[in-house]
Amino acid sequence: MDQTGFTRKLLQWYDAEHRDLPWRHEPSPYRVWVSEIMAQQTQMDRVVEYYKRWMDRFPDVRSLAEAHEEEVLNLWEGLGYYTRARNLHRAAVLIEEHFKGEFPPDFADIRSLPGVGDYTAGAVASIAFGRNEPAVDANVLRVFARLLDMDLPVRDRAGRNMVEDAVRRLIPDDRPGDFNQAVMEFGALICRKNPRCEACPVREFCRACEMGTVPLRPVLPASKEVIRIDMATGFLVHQGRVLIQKRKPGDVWPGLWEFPGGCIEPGETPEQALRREYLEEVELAVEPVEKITVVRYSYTRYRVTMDCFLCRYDGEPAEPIFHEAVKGGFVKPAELSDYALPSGHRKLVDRMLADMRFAHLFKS
DNA sequence: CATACGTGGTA
DNA sequence: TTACCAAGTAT
Repeated sequence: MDQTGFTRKLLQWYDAEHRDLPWRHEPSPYRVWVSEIMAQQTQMDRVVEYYKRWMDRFPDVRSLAEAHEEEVLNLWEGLGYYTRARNLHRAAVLIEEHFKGEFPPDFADIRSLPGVGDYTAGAVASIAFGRNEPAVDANVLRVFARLLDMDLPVRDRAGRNMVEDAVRRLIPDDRPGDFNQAVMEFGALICRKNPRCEACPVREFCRACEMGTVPLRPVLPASKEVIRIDMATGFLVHQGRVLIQKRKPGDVWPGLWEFPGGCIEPGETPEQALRREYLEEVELAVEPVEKITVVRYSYTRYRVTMDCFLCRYDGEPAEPIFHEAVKGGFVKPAELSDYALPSGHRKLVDRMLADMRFAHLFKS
């Protein structure tokens, strides 16, 4: 491949066409780092609003290091992969302690931070510090699978190595960060899953285009099985407050809050499952009095259908005893925005807020 | 090397 | 409606 020709044309395209993203304005190491963590497995357009809110609240390493994890998770709510937020917080504390609050400029030190892998370390080192390091993400793999017409699975080790080698040969010493971003931007805007080859600025370098194999590239792994789950959850209201609990470390959504509930076992009705789950999780006898809504949501490889009920105590009110949570308690419905909820439970709250049947519950 | 980890957009 | 998957990392 004509190295200088390709690199020059790609950078030319990037200079003219790149998106105006907030972290590209004052690209301090902290800002680049946060944007890269937020961007992991997340589309850039979705990152922007979270990024702005984050920078308003945590403008630098120190403010993040001094924050409580609860607030960090609350700002992250809805972005998913919450370990990223926890690691960002941990890393900020670590930078304060071990690097005197100064973001480390060397690849190895960046790579050592929790939540930073090969991709992110390369991205931050090249974009924020001008280091000549590759940053190989899904865009780069897809782009080079087509440029090189790779017939091996590009996500496997051998495929990654081939792409990384190609990037190392092409990345220019004077603009490594822009080159890495250019390949990714190109992958996001032009060389997408459904590529816009008619608008491609580097078509002359594309072996797949030449061979007519673009639709076959990249070679992807077999898709994984999707698992369907039926669940029930209950909104237990007592004296104007609702019961929530905080999920345990090691569970899905560790540290996030939810309403008690769980999977509907074979042969159970949603109502039966809900009574059982309340007994098992918080030792409370409850009665579902009204179906609120059915929420559908998905996480990782699960597709969940969740029947949601308004509940009251079945008999005398009692104190919950939490078996499946680190803690919990009754809170005012209006204060639910202060807690980070998984998307399914947040959808439930949002629908209740919009439903006149339950308006009286949200008056404070 | 395989799997878990979230979510919403898109075709 | 379903399947795919996006600026990946940790275990």
